[in-house]
Amino acid sequence: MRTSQYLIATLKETPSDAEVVSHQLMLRAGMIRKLASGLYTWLPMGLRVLRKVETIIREEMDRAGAMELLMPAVQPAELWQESGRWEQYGPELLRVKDRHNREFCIGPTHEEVITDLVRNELHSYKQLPCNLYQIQTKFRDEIRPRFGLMRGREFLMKDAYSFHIDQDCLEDTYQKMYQTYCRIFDRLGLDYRPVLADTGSIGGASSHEFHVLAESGEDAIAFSNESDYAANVEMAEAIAPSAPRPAATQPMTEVATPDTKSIEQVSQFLDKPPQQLLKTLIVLGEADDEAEPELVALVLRGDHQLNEIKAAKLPGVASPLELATDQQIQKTVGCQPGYIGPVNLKIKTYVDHSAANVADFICGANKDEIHLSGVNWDRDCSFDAAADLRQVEAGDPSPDGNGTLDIKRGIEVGHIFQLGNKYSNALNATVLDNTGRAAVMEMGCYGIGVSRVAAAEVEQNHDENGITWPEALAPFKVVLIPLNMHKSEMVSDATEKLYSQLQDAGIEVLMDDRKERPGVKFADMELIGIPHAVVIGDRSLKEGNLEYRSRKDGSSQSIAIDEMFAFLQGL
RNA sequence: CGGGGCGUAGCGCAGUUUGGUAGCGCACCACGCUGGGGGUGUGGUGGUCACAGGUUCAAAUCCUGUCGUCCCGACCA
Repeated sequence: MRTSQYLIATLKETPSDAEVVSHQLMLRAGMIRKLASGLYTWLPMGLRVLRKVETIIREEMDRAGAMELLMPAVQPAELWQESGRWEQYGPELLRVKDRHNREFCIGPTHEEVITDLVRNELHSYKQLPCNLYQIQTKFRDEIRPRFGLMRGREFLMKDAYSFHIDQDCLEDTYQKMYQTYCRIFDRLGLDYRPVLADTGSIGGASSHEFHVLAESGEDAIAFSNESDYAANVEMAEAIAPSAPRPAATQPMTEVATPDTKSIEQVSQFLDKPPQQLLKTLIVLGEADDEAEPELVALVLRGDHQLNEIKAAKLPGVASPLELATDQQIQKTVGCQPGYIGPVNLKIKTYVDHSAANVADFICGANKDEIHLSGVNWDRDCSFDAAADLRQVEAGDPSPDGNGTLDIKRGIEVGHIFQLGNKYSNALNATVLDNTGRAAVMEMGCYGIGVSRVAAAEVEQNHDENGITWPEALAPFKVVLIPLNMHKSEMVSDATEKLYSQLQDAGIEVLMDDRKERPGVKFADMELIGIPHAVVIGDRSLKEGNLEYRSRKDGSSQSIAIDEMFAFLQGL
């Protein structure tokens, strides 16, 4: 490709609405352009990268025995009504009507479509397991698209669905997909971790997320420093303290605490560490149809944070978790939030393991402007159950018993689930088993955010001059940078010769034949991130050399004209 | 949806407080010089100042409403 005939859409300045590096650099390198919030055009230079990500994924999925197919992006409402998600999914599902006033949605995922296909096409357990995938554009009307490609509304996704006669078979494929994902992310050159994940709204038994480690990640991941344990903090279990609770040493007394509601304020006002305080949060219980929902109290140590996912799973607690309003609290507890405590609290009370282990604690008195100090469990108050309610923190013991936890940020680029029979049941997807009876198939599903991978890749591979693509993803492998080409015949001859040699050898080469000054060419090609550059100028040519430059480490070396082609081929 | 910011040329911004008929840098076009790190000179092109309504002799500027967009929290590959 010659740059004079290619769209080099580089930007000198960073557009003001781009926050994260990947967004800024992909915009500046002329790889993407925004059309509307969460919608991006892939320019030619960017598309080359996206296609390479696709190719790696496709090769590994095929190698694992999965079969590629392509399903429609637009899906009929009936299927979603059949699975029950037409109601469940909410505003994230973009719904449209056709000219006959029939309802459709733009697919955010394809469980319904694939299950419908498979129930019609597969009839016998002998046809299982069956693993089908596609690489396709999805649409999710995100509440808040952000960070460029990282959370777009329209995005490219590889989604695979596997079908099985039983759980054992599902587990085999799940393991295989786990390994396939590791191969894919290895080949993509990413620093990633598979982590235990919450199965979320999709439902099902087991689940792993694949996270690319990056400061800009939207998720927090907990790692053991000694074993390979890793889990999304939403999931990571906080181990109950093993030491017995210390004995009570203080009498319970009321303390006036005017206008001190937060843990921080109380801690300062009474000069006690937050670990000595307990905070009580009031949330809604499971609603019985029309009836006013009961309230439930959650008690945590002052220095701990509530984990909403864990709390929502407790019996009797509304899911998703919802905090009670000030009015509800006033009515049931009799005070403002900030002065609530477990003493004489008449509602169901869950206490975090750590909070249950504190003696002589301070908590709200359920009266405005008053706290209690020297409070002790059993003697002064009680709770219904101790549970794991809190977010794990760096330094906590690892749930697998090995080492302590460290917390880092990650970008979720892949997710594998054991779905079980949620969809196959709803859509009645059965095959005959070896006894001739209809059996509902077990399902697995496996996603990779293809466009998000491209962005994550930039997050991990950049420097002050631009993107530093790994070889496997770079839009071109080599760029030729002739200097003063339009005046020096020597330069243009050498450039054209090397260019056609490389092209004939099938090496992806870009030749920067623009009539630009050297600085402009160097800057643009570094921004775009082509791994290998050959600088061709009179100066080195006269000595019989060309200059090779590596994008990654910035090093350069002189190589004899005749040897350059072989050198590049050998890279 | 709640909280905050921003909409002026392709990009980055000034001008808005105190109304007077739109400007700077980069980019772009033409020509010249220059030619190994975003060079330079001369001359140009490009704006419904987000939109609608109002106040006024006069509105980018004041008032009202609407829309878009970005950031912080509830969704997920």
